[in-house]
Order: sequence, then C-alpha cells, then structure tokens
Amino acid sequence: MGDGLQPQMGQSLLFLTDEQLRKGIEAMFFAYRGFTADPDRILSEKSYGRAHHRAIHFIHRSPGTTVNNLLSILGVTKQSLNRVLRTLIEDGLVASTVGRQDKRERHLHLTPSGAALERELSDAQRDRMRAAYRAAGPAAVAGFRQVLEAMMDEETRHHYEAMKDRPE
Amino acid sequence: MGDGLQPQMGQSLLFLTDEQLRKGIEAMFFAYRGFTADPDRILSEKSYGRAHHRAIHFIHRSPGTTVNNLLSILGVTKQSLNRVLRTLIEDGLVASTVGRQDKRERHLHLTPSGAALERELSDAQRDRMRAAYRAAGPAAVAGFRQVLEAMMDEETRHHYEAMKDRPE
DNA sequence: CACAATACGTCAGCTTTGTTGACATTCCAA
DNA sequence: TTGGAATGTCAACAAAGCTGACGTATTGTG
Repeated sequence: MGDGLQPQMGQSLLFLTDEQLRKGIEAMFFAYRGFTADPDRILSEKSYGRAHHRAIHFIHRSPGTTVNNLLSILGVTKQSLNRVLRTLIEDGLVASTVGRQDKRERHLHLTPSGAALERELSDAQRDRMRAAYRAAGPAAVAGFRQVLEAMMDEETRHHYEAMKDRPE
Repeated sequence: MGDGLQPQMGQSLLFLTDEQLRKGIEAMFFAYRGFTADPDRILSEKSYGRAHHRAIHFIHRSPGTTVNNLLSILGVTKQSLNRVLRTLIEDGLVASTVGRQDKRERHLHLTPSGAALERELSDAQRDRMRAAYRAAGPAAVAGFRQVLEAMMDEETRHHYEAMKDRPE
C-alpha cells in the first residue's frame, strides 16, 4: 500500500474490515431513523413533512437566504422546494421579500410562528442528540463528527463548512 | 443536575451546547446524503430505489428471513415492502420459498444475480465508508459508532444488536 | 439599446415509497 | 371446528422527489 499506515497491524486496521464497515453502515441506517423520529412525529400532527423541516431549519440558520442558495444546500429542484415553500408562506411561517439590490431574488425569513415551530422541532431533535452525546462522551462526539465529515461529498462539505462556525 | 457529571466544567461539557448539537445535526443530515449517494447512482441505472437496496441488504444479512421479520427491521408496512419484494422476485433477484415448518411463512434468499447486485451496492457503499474511516482513524470510528448507537430507538437498537455479531 | 442570462414561479405529468382500509387465503393451535 | 396469525392483493391516496416547458421580472453585457 505504501501509504504510511500499518504500524503493527495487530488491532490497528481492524476498523477497516468489511465486517466493521458493515456495522457502521447498519448503524448509520438505524441511527438515522432515530435522528428523524421526533421531528417526524411533531410534523405529522401539523401535516408537514421532513421537507418542510429542512427548509425551516436552513432558513433559520441563514436568515435572508435566497431561493437559489437554499436549493443548492438542500440538493433538490426548485419545483420540489417551491411546493414546500409555498405552503410555508401561505401558512405564514415563512416570509419572502423581494431583494433590494437584486430584485429578482427573494429573501427568506422565518416569521414569529415559523420560528416557534423551528424551536419546537430543533428542541426535540436536540434532546435526543444531547442524550446520545451525553451517553457517549466528548471523545466519542469528536470522532462521530470526524467520520461524518469525511463521509460527505465534496460539494456538500462546502455547504456544511460554510455554516459551521456561524454563531447562533 | 446531580447526575454525577460536571468534573470542572471548563471544556468538559462544551460538547453539549446547543451550538455543538446543531453542528452534529447538520453533519448527520449532510453525511447521510454521501452515505446513500453511491448506491443511489447504481440503483437508478437499474431503475430500482433505496427501498430495494434495503431489502436486498437485509435479506443478504439474514438469509431465509421471513417477510414479517424483514418488515419489523425495515419499519415499513407489508404493502410497501411487498411492492418492492414483488419486483425483486419477478426480476429474479430474490427467491421466496414456502416455510417447511410453518407453511404460511415465506423465506427470502438472494439468487446469484441478487447476490451480485448486493455485492455491487455494498462495495460502493463500503468504499466511501472505508475512506471516511481511514481518514478519521480508529478512535474516531469507535466514537462514531458509540454516538450512533445511542441515537437509536429502543426497538431499533434491538434489531441492530441482533445482527451485530453475526459473522459474514 | 438590444439581447442574453439569471432568479423565480408555475403548470403538467411522472416516479418512488410510504400510508390506510378492505378482503381472501392458508394454516396452526386451542 | 373455529379463531387468530401470517401472508398476499386490490384500491386509493399522499409526500416528495424528478423532467420539461413556459412566463415574467430583472440584470448584465456586447
């Protein structure tokens, strides 16, 4: 291989066996169910779906973002996003304002009731995350994030990094 | 709080801040896209979807499993699974055999061509996983798994544990 | 200025994958 | 023999993605 790994090959590379990789794959699959379970419950009561949650989340994270920007973050077509966005605007959870410099753009913001739903959803999701973090400890959390980041596509990682250090 | 944590509170609990939790949530969202990207590409060429992949994966993992068992692992309705299963059986990727003891049950196996597709899919998914594991290192991988396991629902974790240590 | 490109919205139609509800069949077990 | 469990199937529907086409501002450029 000649890539500078392989210290003594006793335990060190066992984490790269197919068996270990399979466990990781299944852990990822099963964990993602838990990850979305709590928000899904809340959303279904309000007859929204995961797509609405994602839109709300990233509008909250990047207030004033444009439709195009949101599109590339979410990785869906404008038609798909538009359907979701339209209902959120109609329901008064999201405000869309014409751009001041570029009037073709629409800037998206959460209204107070949109922010309230955002908080409800992210509280629920954070609660589970917090419990998992607490159970696993800080070192595990660092590793968790490292592996996830390494798993992303190039372009996706750019989006992730771009909003990584923006304060709340 | 009185839960035995809080050693000196300097750095130790920073991994539980809302900010850290949010980063974890976004990392999970973005990483899952990478996680499914490669199999998705292969599947779309064959006009299959993620649901087919999941069925194939777990039939491979538990050869001879029943429909009911698969149902509870996947967490979908029998109607939903049945549609996927039917196309896989029609296309000759999965074999369904009547149970010998309980003839109501159907036991599911991959055919040679089903096994070939399974290998193609899991090879692609493992490649990315392996790269991520290699980049992050063994300690990070251990943490990754710990956090994911702590994130699962109770019932889901049972499924995960049940096939955790079954050899390849 | 004229024209091309961009940003956005929308209509129509299609696919995948999930859901309920209803109903039939088969078979085990009390 | 009868009730319940396991399976399968039909129908109808919804969420959320897709492509393609078209319209309308608005902006940038030659």
